[in-house]
Amino acid sequence: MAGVVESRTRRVGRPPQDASQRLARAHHILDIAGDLILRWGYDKTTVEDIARRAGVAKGTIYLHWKTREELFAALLRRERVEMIIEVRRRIREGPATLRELLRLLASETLSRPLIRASVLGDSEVLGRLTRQKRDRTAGAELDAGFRGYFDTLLEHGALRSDLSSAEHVTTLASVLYGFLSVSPMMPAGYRPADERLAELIADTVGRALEPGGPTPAADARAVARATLEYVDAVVEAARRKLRVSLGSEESTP
Amino acid sequence: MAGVVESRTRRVGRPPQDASQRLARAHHILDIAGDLILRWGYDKTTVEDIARRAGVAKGTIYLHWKTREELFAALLRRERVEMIIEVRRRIREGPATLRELLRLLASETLSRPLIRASVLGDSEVLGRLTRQKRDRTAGAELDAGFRGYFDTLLEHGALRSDLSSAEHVTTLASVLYGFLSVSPMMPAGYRPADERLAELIADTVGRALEPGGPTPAADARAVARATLEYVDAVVEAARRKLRVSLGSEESTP
DNA sequence: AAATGACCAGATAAACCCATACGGTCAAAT
DNA sequence: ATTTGACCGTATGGGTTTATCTGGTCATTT
Repeated sequence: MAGVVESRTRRVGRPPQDASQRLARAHHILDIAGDLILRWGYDKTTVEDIARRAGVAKGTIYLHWKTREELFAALLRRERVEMIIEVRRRIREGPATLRELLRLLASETLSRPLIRASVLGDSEVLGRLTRQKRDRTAGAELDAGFRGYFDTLLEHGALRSDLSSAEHVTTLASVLYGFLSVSPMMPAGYRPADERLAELIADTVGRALEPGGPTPAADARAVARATLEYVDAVVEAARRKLRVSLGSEESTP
Repeated sequence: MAGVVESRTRRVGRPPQDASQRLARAHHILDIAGDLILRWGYDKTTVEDIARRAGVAKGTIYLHWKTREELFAALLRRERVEMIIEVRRRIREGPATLRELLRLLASETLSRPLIRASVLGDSEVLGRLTRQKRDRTAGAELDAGFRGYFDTLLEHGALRSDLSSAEHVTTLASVLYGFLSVSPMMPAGYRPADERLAELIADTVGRALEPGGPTPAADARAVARATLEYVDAVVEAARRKLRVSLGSEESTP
């Protein structure tokens, strides 16, 4: 019966209450949860499954998160942090433009099933989570500094001035969402590879939102700085949310 | 109980078997069906409801269509015909370009709830119809001449030659689908009006697919002619399908 | 010949029950 | 102090029965 425990936490009773051990265990649990949700979907993944496979008791999971939902929230947040950190890493390898930022965001989204499912509201994976929240998630999420970033782009001529701010946002969201949604529905022969798809997305948004003329070098530098700063801010915000999600007890009142 | 009959078909028994009367009745039934499906959705709209409101007996409906599903197919096809005819009418008022064709398609789609629901696979309206077909619908539908039309555009420099045909199609479909899907999810303040949305769609696709330079007048004329011909062909194809859907008995074997 | 509406069988929904599974708790173990 | 897993109440899904509905037919009416 009692399954073979994997690596850590073999001893029962009172192992170290070491903070870093604790964090490692949380991550281990999330690893397992991520595996299971991708294999079986949210609805069919039970807390006990996760506990058993992670080699901990069910109660232990509740030492980390108050509810099952919070566990999955933490999982998604961790995934988001990893993604945006990877975006930050890669954007330093090339020009820090809106186009490039979008290409990387698309590329990283495409390679992360959980993020993709979350963006698309894939009920196959997210089960009943689909019919909840979902409204502010995409909207309010990026608003931390997003507005300011776009304003900066506008000031430096990196965005068409004949479109309203709402139109910029609508276009960006629509193109991204559209490509992500449509490409899996295309007949196999018509479906571009993921990396190519990311290029198409970035190119389409770039052509739609950028003004025609050449960009003065000074503006280009300012845009690059703003882009890097914005990515940093997003990383930081995502990390803050994740940190709360990983420390069982809620923030100090 | 027995509702007041509306206009036609008051007498019972054996009214004229006039072909045009017959067609008018079919259209009247479809009018009613369209009303009901929009109000209650496909699942909850029954044949008897339609019959009662249309002022005919249920059996009469089966004199026109073999099954309930065929009735709704006819409804959608009629809607599609009306739409594309309206597009054809409007495109004669301005330049017959890909951009303009797209703007009109988007505009007419946005103003037709049934078409919109069909394109988006809205299960609120289409009910269990959503979980069927749906694959070839969008794809194979336009293929009558669509490939040829795009080839012509390419020949006359109206499409970027550095994108593959699959990429042209993917981009077009993604942008259209994306805007149609995303705009209803946007917070009210961010949602552009329908006409503006159609412009954004056309503009985004145009910028994504058209090459930069100016178009020689000869090419522009060729493109206009091809566009009008393509629209005519689509109208004709849609009409042919509708005609079959409206004449109760199936095509001669 | 054309239209009708009562009629039928099968689909669908409602009501119900039951066994199990599940999220979450907590006294006990260490 | 920390972890455990038996335990609890409820949610959930399966199974069954019953009742209603609904797509489709066809003998009858005009």
